[in-house]
Amino acid sequence: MSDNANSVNMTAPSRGYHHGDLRAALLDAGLDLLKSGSAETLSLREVARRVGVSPTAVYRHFPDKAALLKELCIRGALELAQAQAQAMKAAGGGRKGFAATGGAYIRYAVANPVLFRIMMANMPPGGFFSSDFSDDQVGIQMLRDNIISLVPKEAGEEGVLFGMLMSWAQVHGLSMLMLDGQVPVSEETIKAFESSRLEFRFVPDQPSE
Amino acid sequence: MSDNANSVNMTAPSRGYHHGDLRAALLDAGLDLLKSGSAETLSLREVARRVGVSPTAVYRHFPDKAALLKELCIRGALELAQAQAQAMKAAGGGRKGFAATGGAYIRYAVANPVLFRIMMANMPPGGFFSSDFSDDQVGIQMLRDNIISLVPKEAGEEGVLFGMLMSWAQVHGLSMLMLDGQVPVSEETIKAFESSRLEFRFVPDQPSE
DNA sequence: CGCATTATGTTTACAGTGATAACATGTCCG
DNA sequence: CGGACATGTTATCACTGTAAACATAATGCG
Repeated sequence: MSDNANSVNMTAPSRGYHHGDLRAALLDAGLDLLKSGSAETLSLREVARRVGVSPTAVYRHFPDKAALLKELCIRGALELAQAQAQAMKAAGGGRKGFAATGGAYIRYAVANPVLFRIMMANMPPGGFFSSDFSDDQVGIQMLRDNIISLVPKEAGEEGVLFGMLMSWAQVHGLSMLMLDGQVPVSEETIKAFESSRLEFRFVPDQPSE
Repeated sequence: MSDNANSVNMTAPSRGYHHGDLRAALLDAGLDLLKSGSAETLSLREVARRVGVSPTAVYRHFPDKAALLKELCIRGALELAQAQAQAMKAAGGGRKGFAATGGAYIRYAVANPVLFRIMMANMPPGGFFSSDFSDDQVGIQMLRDNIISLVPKEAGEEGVLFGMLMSWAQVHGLSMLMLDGQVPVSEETIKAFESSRLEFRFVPDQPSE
């Protein structure tokens, strides 16, 4: 593009042809678009446009759209984990802290609907458990620690895993139902959730009632 | 889906135009495609191709793609409700029956991944609660009845609603996590869920621990 | 320093999509 | 019978992801 009227270069050393750090810029723009939530589907071309580069420039840095998306997922997951960690700290840890991480999860989801949905749908298999971003205190580890401290000791490792699964499913389900418009998004509901305690226990096979 | 395949409406209007009853055929093809799960995104053109009509013929029966999707959602929701009702009956009602409806929900989701995801994402606002398909015993009503019988009487209407929400969120979250590959799809896990009982209760605002 | 190699960005092109408009045809009803 | 209307088709457009060929900047080696 020779017409440089609308140079969107944010980085100072944006000498014409070579954009300082296109890869990072693309990721930023992508995340930004997903957060704006405007377009249900972010397109490579839109991202490129945003950065001020030709549509196919993206392919010098990402093999395809899925690859870009995958990285954005990880970014989102990190952000989410941060929000949870912060909520935990703000609530002073303990059981209340744990509930707060759940609330943070839901709030993050409804605050970033497009991102969150794409995030979950494009997370690499086993994503949250993967080591891609386990460098820091990340949601899953936090969840694990919390569950361990909440589940009766005799439940064993299996019980811990089941507890993690159920807790996660709980907040995730609530988040998705809100995102999908099946349940009204209401801070009140989130608060109610936070101050509710759920317990689950195996019940031996027995006649109902 | 059987009501229109072989037994043509005895009512006159199904006189052969060009395709007999394109609208129904399109819906069938659409549902079929979503169930095959092959293509992540079913396209109007593909549906049309499947039925053997020109791409734009669809627009004589649906204003746009979203409209087609919406109807497919409702079909899926009905199917899901049927599966749940059947599971309930098979389990002999009661608490076990209720758990079975949860299992049926999850199993339907993992058995129809594409359909289920699109179903939830495109369900009209408040979809499951809408009267669009409340003609029969549908999931939500069943859920409500079950919750009412399981929640302590003093919880009141609000407690019932909250219970419904939490139960739904639980199975929905588990389903989505499996669909998204965050949790391995395993019949064992589903069974474990079915034989677990979850309880939730409000805890008054109190110092943690 | 000069030049070849490589990294990066551009242009061009293609197949596929949802959608609109103009057209063609079949069906029905007065 | 003949027009009115419902249904299906043929262009056509704007948009998408992606590949191939090309152009330019940065880099390294003689």
